[in-house]
Amino acid sequence: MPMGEYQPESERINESLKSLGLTKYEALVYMALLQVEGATATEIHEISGVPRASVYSVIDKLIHKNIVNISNTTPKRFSAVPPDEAVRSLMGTIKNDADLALNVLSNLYETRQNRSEGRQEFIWSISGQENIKLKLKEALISAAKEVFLMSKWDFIEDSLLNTLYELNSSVRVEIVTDKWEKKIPSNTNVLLLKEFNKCNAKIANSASGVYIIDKKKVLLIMDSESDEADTSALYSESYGFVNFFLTYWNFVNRHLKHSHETEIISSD
Amino acid sequence: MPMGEYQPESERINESLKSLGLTKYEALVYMALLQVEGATATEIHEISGVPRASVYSVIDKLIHKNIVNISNTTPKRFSAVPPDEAVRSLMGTIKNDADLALNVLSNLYETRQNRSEGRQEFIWSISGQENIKLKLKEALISAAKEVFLMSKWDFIEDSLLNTLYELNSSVRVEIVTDKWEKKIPSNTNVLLLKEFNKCNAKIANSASGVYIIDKKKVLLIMDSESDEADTSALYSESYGFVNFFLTYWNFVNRHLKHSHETEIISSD
DNA sequence: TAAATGTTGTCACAAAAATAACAACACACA
DNA sequence: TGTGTGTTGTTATTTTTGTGACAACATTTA
Repeated sequence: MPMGEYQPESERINESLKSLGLTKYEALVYMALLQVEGATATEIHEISGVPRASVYSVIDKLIHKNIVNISNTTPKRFSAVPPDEAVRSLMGTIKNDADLALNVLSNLYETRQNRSEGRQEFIWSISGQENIKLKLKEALISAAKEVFLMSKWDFIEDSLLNTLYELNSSVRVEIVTDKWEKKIPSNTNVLLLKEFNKCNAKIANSASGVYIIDKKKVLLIMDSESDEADTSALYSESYGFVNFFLTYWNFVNRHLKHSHETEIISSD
Repeated sequence: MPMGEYQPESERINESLKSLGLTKYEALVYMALLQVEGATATEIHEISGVPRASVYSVIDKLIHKNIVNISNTTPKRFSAVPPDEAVRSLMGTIKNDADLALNVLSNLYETRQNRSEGRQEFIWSISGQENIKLKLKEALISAAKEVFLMSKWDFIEDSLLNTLYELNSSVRVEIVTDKWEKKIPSNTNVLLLKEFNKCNAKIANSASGVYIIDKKKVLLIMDSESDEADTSALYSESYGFVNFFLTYWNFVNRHLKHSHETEIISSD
């Protein structure tokens, strides 16, 4: 096959099936069988490009995975179970493994050595939107006294608001953002800074922001310059790190409160 | 490593994590990190047995999979995302791939070449409990006139009864089984054969049975002698196959109806 | 019928890719 | 200076992919 043979589609589907536990050949054979019902080994070979001699062993594996059936004729003929059933079946065994793994892993996790003393001196890089949101939620819920946060409204509304409503009402919350369109949670001050957008206007759906919990924990979320999906965050309880952001917060706050561009609203 | 090193547990968990997309090393390192929070590369190496030099590249992969975070200290320290989140995250990406795959596969399946003419001459081996039950249900639902079935009550109650209740009432159903404890579906005759158990008493929870649909399709379910889980079935629309079982059915039926051991009940 | 031809299922093993393991080295830090 | 870290590159080992040979049959042809 000369030329570029540009088959991003084919590549993608192969990748997908790989993560369902199929090898390249298994994927190709299964796809061939979907196209031609009751194909022989030779036909499968012709359609899929998998070497004829390899078809048999590959089929064996697929039969064990319960996504291919076999006839008793000569030549043997093979048929694929419908894709929805196949995917469901494969996902099922994966789910099983996941549950099994989760059991064992949870045990390990519970009996782990706690070095939380030292932990607080480190600055942790967290990657992955989901991870970051989870860490953020965890940190917010742990708040005892006060939370300072600075972030765009879109992100607050999307990922934060529910958590904020659920905070213990004894926790004072100070928020700096660009707009506010919902009910303001109890014990909360909101500083509306309309030019917020100008500061990081580049990215439409920015998740970036700073979160300071009880003057002890800081989570700093940063957009990646290139890839929107690849957000990263820093989390720390270290004195220096927290202190820097506290100072930063105070500075910004003082300026904003005296600016004409700023509007202050609160839950009272 | 001499000696047996008998670690079935460790093997199992490794297999499980493998189907979640982790390699052996990735699994080992992640498990080590669960045990010791904020471990260094060397500590990970000591706990997991993974060569120290490999730890770094393995960690990189785990970070990309969003199940490990990293500190900015020297030496670098690493921490694991809690197992429930990690498994959820891994399952999530797999689910994504599954959906993507299902899309493409469904397309292939819909545009497949239909060779249903020839298909009916084959006898298909179907493996996997789920597959078999699905095929059975499909066949039953397709019934237009009559269904003959012979199977143990446990299996009927467990996997068949709902389908039977939902059959079109114009379909006549004849059942041979060992007992009947629920309402009898409409247009149905049940032949109770109390010594049914003696015939295949070996297996407690037997799924084996014969199903004849419209005198055209036969599904024969067989228990595997050794492994209960590894049931297999034959399905065919071929004349010879169907005929054999029709004859068999008639023979058995005639005998049973005149036997003192048999009790006949019906929905009328 | 017998020889020639073609197809199927199986096996053994070669080639390539992915993982795993090791060795070497530059660098930091005490 | 010496110990331990982080990085790189090279070498096994394992898994997957690919090839060729072959016996068992079936089909054609003479």
